[in-house]
This record gives sequence, C-alpha cells and structure tokens, in this order.
Amino acid sequence: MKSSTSQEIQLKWNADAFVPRVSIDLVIFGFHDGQLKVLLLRWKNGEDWMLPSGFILHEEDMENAAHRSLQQRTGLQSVFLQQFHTFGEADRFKHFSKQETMRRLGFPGDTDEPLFRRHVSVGYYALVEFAEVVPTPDELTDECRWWDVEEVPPLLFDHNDMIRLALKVLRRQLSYQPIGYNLLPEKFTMPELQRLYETILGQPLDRRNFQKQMLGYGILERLEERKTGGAHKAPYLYRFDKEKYEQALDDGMSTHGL
Amino acid sequence: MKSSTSQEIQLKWNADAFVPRVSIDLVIFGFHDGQLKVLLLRWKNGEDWMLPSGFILHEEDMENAAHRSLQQRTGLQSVFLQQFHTFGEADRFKHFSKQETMRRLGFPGDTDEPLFRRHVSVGYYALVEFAEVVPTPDELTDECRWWDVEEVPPLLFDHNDMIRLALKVLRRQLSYQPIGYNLLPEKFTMPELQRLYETILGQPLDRRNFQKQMLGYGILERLEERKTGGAHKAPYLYRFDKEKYEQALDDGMSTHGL
DNA sequence: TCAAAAGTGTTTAGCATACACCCATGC
DNA sequence: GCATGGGTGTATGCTAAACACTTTTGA
Repeated sequence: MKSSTSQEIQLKWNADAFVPRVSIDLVIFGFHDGQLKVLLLRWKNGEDWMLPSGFILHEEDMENAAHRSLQQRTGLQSVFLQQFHTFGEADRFKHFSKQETMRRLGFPGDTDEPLFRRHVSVGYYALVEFAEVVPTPDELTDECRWWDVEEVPPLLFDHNDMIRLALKVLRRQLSYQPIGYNLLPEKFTMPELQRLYETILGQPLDRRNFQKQMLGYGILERLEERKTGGAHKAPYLYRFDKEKYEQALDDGMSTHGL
Repeated sequence: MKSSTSQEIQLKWNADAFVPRVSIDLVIFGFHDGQLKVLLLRWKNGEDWMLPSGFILHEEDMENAAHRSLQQRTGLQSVFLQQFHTFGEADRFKHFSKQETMRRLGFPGDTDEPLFRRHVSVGYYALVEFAEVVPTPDELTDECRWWDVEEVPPLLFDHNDMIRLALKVLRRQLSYQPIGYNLLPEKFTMPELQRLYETILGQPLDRRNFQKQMLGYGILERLEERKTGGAHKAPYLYRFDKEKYEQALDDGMSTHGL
C-alpha cells in the first residue's frame, strides 16, 4: 500500500463541478458463464473494492448523471438503468469506520475531504451485455472488473447492502416485466434466456413452462436453427422484438409515465 | 400578496442546520368521507400550495428526518412511511419558472436563497389516520389542510408529479401487500376497509371476493357486532393483528430486510 | 446406441372472478 | 313490507405448476 497524499487525489477530482452531498452508486449487472456478475472498482494502491459511483453536474439531470457515469465505466451508451433506492443513513461506513476508511484509502488525518463528507446516495442498477463492456477504472481507482455476485468481497461503505437490495428489486421486477434485452447478445437461445432467469432468481425453472411464459409475452422472434458446436440437439435462436419489448416494459412499471 | 422580505423568512429557517442540496418531500395520504386526501401547505401570504417537505440534520438518518418532518406536520409519531422515488431533475419548476416562483413566494431579485438552489428531493409517502392528524403549518407557510386527491390544484415545483407517482406506487403496493393499518381507526368494518381500497384503486370491488381476500391474509381479527346508528344490518368490527400485519408487510416488500 | 440437451403438449390445481340468496334494520 | 346494506357460499375460468414423450447430435 503505497503513499498517495490526498492532494494528489484531489487534483484529479474537482468537487466543485458537482452538486455536493449527493452521489450516485451503480450496481451494474452482467451475465457470463452462467453466473450473474457485478462490476467493481479497486481503489488506488489498495485492496479495497467498491461500486462505481458518480456525481451530478450542476445543471445536469440526475438520471443523465447516472447514464454518464455508467458510460464512463463500461463504454455503453443506452442500457437498462433503474433507480432502486436512496441511501440516507448518517453513517454509511459499514466494515470500516470513517477514520479507518480514510486511512486505508490514503487520506491521512481528518482533512475535510469532500469525498468523505456525509452523502445521500441514489442507487441505480443497470443490466448490461457482458461481452460489450469495456471495464474502465476512474481517476480514483486502479482496476475495474467483474465479480461473481456470489463472491463479492466486503466492500467499502454500505455497498454490500446496495448490491443485496438491487438484486432483491431486480428479482421482484423480473416477475412482472420481461428482462434480458440488455443482458444477452442480440441472438440467443431459449435455454440461455432460461439460465439467465434462473441465475437472477437463484432457483431452477421448468423448461416447458418457462418457454410458454416467455413466448406468451409476445416479445420474442424466432430465427433459424443454431448450428455451432453444441454437443446435442441444436436449439433455436431468438431475438427480442424491440418495439414490443419496450411496450411490455412500460406496461409493467416505470417511473417515467407520471 | 403582501410583502415579506427574504430576510424575514431566512431568519426563521436556518439552512446551515441541514444537509444542503437534499430535501425530503412528503405525500401524506389520509382517508375521510369516502375520499382519499392529501395534506398540503399554503405558502405565507399567497395562494400557492405545496407538499410538506423537510431537510436532513447533519448527523441525522434521512429516514429519521422524514419521520420528524411528518411528525411536525401531523403530530403523529409512528406511521407507515415509505420512500418511493428520488427526484433529481436539474429544473424541477413546473407550473412556474424559478424566477416566477421566487417572485410569487416573496423572494424578489435573484438572491442566492438556499431554499431555491438546486435540490435533489427524496419522495416519501405516508399513510395516516385522518382523524388523528393535527395539520400544522411550518415557519414558511400559513395554512396546512387536507385536499381531496382528485381536486389538488396546480402545486409549486414538481409536486403534482410527486403525488401522481406516489399514488401509482401505492396502488401497485396494494396488490401484493395489505394496507390499511395506518389509514383506518383501530376498529373498522369490512365495508369501510373495502371503501378504502376502492378509493385508492379508483375502482369498485366485489364485496364477497374482497372479504375472502382480506380474511385470506390472516391479518384480521373479528370482534362483536357493531351497534351504532347505521341504518341497516350491523356489520362486524375488525381489528388488525399487528404481529401478522407486520409479517405480511415484510414478506411483500420492504427496503429494510437488506 | 446411448446419454444429454432441446422441442412440444396435456393434466392439474390454486386463486381470482363472477354471481345469488338470506338476514337485519329504519322508514 | 320494502328498500338498503351486510353476511355467506358456490360455480367458473384463467394462469401457473407439474409432468412425459419424442427428436437431434456427438461420442
């Protein structure tokens, strides 16, 4: 753990550019290798991991700030992004105290570092296509990579709570509106889609019922056979009907249709 | 519209005591006379109405701040209070521009009044027992009273949007968890409970199915007959089983069980 | 030819909807 | 006694859950 003074870091992060006291935290979900993944950042010169976060520019809509931050970490432009909870506890330091956290992150003493002032944080979760993401650290972090949701280490602040709640909301959401458009490649098989659902829900589903349900939504378009190396009967490929998919999303919930 | 300088108002509202840039807005629902009501405040010396709002003390949890503000407006201590959305648009002035709003509220010129700086606002909705509320204006308002949800006038800021969304979330919530504990007196009849549901949902329900569904939740306790002046067959009185009610709430959703 | 994965259709059960009859009370 | 509101039970239908057989393919 090398020394890096708070000055050093402050230089690269201009607190004045942003609305103070409000932050955005992103729980970015991806799906790969039959596992649900979440994107985490490792703080400079250390072993501490955290969620990607962002701040709101003075004249910027918060939702835009969330999209912008997501874009900066993943390279992705338009994805499923949903506000799920706002965290407003006075003390949001969980595994380590504020003092301890500052020390670990290279802010010695009790400087009045804007980063460590009390923040209210708005949590968003995103569903993105794993293969298209280019994980990119920011000015404060050394590394950005996917973690298996089941293997997330103790994170800084209350970020473990955030992931847990995001997952809870995601699971509920799954039951009344289709999800998958942003988590899978353009063409996918029904078993792949099913595995995605099973992974998110954490429980096995019946193949036949699943297929019926999905097709029942009327948002899937079937293509031709799938050839590739699969060592068994070749499954069909499907594609989402963007139009109808969006429709189904709106019908379910949405914070927009005020 | 009398003159009241911004100084006059600022004196009574100490912005330094609170976390800046974050506000809390409360959509307080009550039920009376077969109508869903919402509690509104009228700004000093004017005709402009708005939602009760609050701010977070520096060392205070946001949820506590919401409860505290609610307590101050209603006198009620423990009620159903739920965060439903955080509003983060850069410009949250709807019916009137910022300039116009400041003028109407007695802040002439473009003083840098903390109240009118850009805020991110966390919306909570509350369900309270109408008869127990003592509507109480705050330092910035002259009047606090109930409005029929259907007859709410154009409000300041984006407060009409907030009510609309709160109602939407409340309706959805109603479908997967019981509600009513905080909106009705301790003892109530099944038809009363039904009228509450019908009012919230904005549609008539079948008496018999409604009763079955409610009793199915296993959260109601039936008492003896109801005597009073009702000009027809006396309906039974019921009471919520607090234990089981709380249980049912937790089973449904909840932002707590992280 | 066999195991493993995928495609398809039928039965069943639970819950929500629709609906009808009897009882109490005030005018 | 009749209109109004309240109490209760049954029939129906739809959707979700449970379940079995056939087909393809590589080893």
